[in-house]
Amino acid sequence: MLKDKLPVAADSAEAGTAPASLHQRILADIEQRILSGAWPPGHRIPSEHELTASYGVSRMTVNKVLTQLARGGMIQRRRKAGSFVMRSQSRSAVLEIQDIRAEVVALGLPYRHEIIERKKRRSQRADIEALGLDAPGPVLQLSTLHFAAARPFCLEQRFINLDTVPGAANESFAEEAPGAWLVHHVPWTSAEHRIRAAAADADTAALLKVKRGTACLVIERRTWIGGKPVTFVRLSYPGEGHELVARFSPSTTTQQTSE
Amino acid sequence: MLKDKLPVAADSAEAGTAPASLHQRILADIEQRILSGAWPPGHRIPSEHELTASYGVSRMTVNKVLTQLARGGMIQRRRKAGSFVMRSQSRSAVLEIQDIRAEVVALGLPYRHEIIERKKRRSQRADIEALGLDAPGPVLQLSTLHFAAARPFCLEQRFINLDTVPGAANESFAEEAPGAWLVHHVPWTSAEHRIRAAAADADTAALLKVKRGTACLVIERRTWIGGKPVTFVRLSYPGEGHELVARFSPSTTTQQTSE
DNA sequence: TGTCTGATAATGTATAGACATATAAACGCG
DNA sequence: CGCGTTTATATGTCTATACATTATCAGACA
Repeated sequence: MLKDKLPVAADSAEAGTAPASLHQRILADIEQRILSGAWPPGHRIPSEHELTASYGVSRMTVNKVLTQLARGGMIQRRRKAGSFVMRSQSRSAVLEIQDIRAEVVALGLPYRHEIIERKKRRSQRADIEALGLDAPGPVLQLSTLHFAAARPFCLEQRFINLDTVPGAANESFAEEAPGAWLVHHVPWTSAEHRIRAAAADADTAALLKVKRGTACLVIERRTWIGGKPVTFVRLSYPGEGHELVARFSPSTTTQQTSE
Repeated sequence: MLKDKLPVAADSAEAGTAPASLHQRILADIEQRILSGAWPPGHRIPSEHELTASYGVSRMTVNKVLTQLARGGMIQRRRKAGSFVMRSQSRSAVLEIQDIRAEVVALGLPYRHEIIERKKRRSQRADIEALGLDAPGPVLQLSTLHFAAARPFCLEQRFINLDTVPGAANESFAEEAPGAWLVHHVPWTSAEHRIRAAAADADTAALLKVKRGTACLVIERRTWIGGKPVTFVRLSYPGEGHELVARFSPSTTTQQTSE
């Protein structure tokens, strides 16, 4: 039974934070109970009716809060049965996929890129597999080397599906690297990333100016727009110089902090 | 101006999909306009009033949709000014952090783990840095080797902050590996992951039964509960055998598909 | 004992109306 | 023409109400 009213953000840790709206305070309150373990996984949360009464607000307001918690994967709702704290905290992290230029600039280094190879041709078997195509078609094959100051920073090997992105055929990508160009011109709808460690093969090692066999962080990304493949790219970062950073905070709180 | 009513999911690609609620259909409709480029980045979305009129629904319904889109980072809302399509599509991906046992079992291999080292002591300078502690205190240092069938699958090197998790001191971790145990006993509130490639050093190589210098995927994770450090762990996966997979789909759509 | 069948309690969705608040734009004034 | 002031507008939040949907539970019945 909840008898207590909300602390009204009075002595709520940091003073001076925005008074926040009703549902935000209620959400924070419930979230706190769950995260503190007061309401352990599997625990049944009071019904909307009860919460309505104990917080002294309308059901719509309570509903909004519970809906958000459910969307964030913190609780599970079942009709008639009630709302329950999820057993496994959603153990997912948000990975920000940065623009390579932005990464380099963020390091305070001058950026430049160089197109090493550029071929337009019909897709072969290997491309079809990489792109996830079902039928052969024209593809643009690009190899780009990204530099941070004088040192190679990343090798980008890319296929672009020209059926989906015909505009790419006439681009030189001298001004804007292929990745950035695509982001600005093609709004992809879904993507898949594969991240692994690999030893540099002879070609890669030569381009990245490292010894053959050096450990590289390899990121492969496929993107689609409405089910149609857009591009496949393999980014190879040499040595231990590069790190991907992913953060996690409780569902709801995170997403509000956009930017 | 929007004059057209919604397609009511009639000839909406796959027939037979759930009729879906009003706001879901409206959300899909607006999302489609944005992703298709009909409403390019920076474009001003009709006001709630206008949408209310053109869709023939109440403002609350429209508001719900726009609020969701804003939370997903697809649009930005400014009072008086209106709602605008975000310039940079949120380029983040969701990374599922799996339990190691689950990973191995998913491969269809028998799983087993082995505690190699277990030390309880006061934190030294290195630990303090790793854990992000500000003051010295008792820590539990653990090295665990995870096996898939007979082969080493992953080396886990972990510090647990005993100030935050005193219960860990009396655990043998024979039944449950430290990672799984922590997930079940300590609900962490935030986490940070660092992912990189590294060459195996002598110790790591020996334990993982690979040659020294082999490329390994290294994942370092720090977790906190309410600002207090819980644990620091470094997971080293040998060779090219392991891949992290991350997926992205337009914010809103993804999260609804919660099983 | 097992199964079918309602009643019922919970969530899910939607509406209309109200007030609050920030702010862009229009206005007035020196 | 520049600058403060007002005003109108769009979003933000909340309420009270209504009806739909559904899964659980209890009781009837075989």
